[in-house]
Amino acid sequence: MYDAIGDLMDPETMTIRQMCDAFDVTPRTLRFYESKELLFPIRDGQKRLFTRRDRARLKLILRGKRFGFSLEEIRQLLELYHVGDQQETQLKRTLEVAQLRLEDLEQRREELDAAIADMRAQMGLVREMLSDVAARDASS
Amino acid sequence: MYDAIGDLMDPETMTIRQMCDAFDVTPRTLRFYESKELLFPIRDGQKRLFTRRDRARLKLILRGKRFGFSLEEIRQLLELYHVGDQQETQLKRTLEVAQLRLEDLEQRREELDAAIADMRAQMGLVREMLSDVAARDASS
DNA sequence: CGTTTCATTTACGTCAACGTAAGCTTATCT
DNA sequence: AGATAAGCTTACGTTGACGTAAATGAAACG
Repeated sequence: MYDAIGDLMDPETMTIRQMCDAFDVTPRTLRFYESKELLFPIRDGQKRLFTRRDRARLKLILRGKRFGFSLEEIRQLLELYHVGDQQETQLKRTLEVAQLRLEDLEQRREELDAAIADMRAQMGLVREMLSDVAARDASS
Repeated sequence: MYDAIGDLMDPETMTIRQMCDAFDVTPRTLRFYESKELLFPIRDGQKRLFTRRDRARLKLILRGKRFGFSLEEIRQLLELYHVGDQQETQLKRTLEVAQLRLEDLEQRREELDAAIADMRAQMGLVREMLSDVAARDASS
């Protein structure tokens, strides 16, 4: 029996292949992330079933990778997103770590802005050279 | 003879050790970057002398690394900053590549903003939990 | 002049992040 | 039932980005 909503749209769980298609990664990568405790798929016999939580985490993992974080850094960062009913001291600690992470991200944004500005300036120079070349060609 | 300006402030060239101190990298790293054609120090006999150009490039290299670019990607990016007196078609090509790079950077900026927003939201949740815990403790 | 100091080359080692191949179950198709 | 597909485990291989050690040379110091 075919169930478009349950099977395709937003299934409770997804097989490893569905995950690979959805996130453009290989099975090896997902198993590797599980072995590193970044993902925690449940099991149906032998087979892995990835939950919404796994998908949310994978999204953050891939985002973190694009920013050049190591998997270990990402793992620690993911812990900040997994706050159960913890002790007050633990929650405060989490908040402190999150604050540091946030400052790190904001620092990166500044650098990124600088990089963008530099790139724009450089492109301006190249455009100047281009118009110079055009002027030279026109007068020859 | 000691010359503070020539030796320390902004010397024409710097030794490998001066570079290491200035940029917090190891000699191995600088030699490695040279072998990968990211830097082109001149030679005084055997010894490498790093020019202003090398320093500018190293700055860009380290920045690129913080954004998770591979050295090969960085090398290609650096080529955009080395525009000699080239042909018009070559300059246009450079500009096109730079444009793509720029769009990539701007895309990353958006993702980074999203990450920062997510982190802030998450911290808000943790703060809520903290105040809940405080309220519970106060009423017990 | 001997000895640290700084630098060089050559080469093997390492660690993260997967790739890839072999061999084995389990489910599905015909 | 036999074959095909999807998934699993185990384990060795690979690539990028350096680390680290050994042997050598030139320069500066006391």
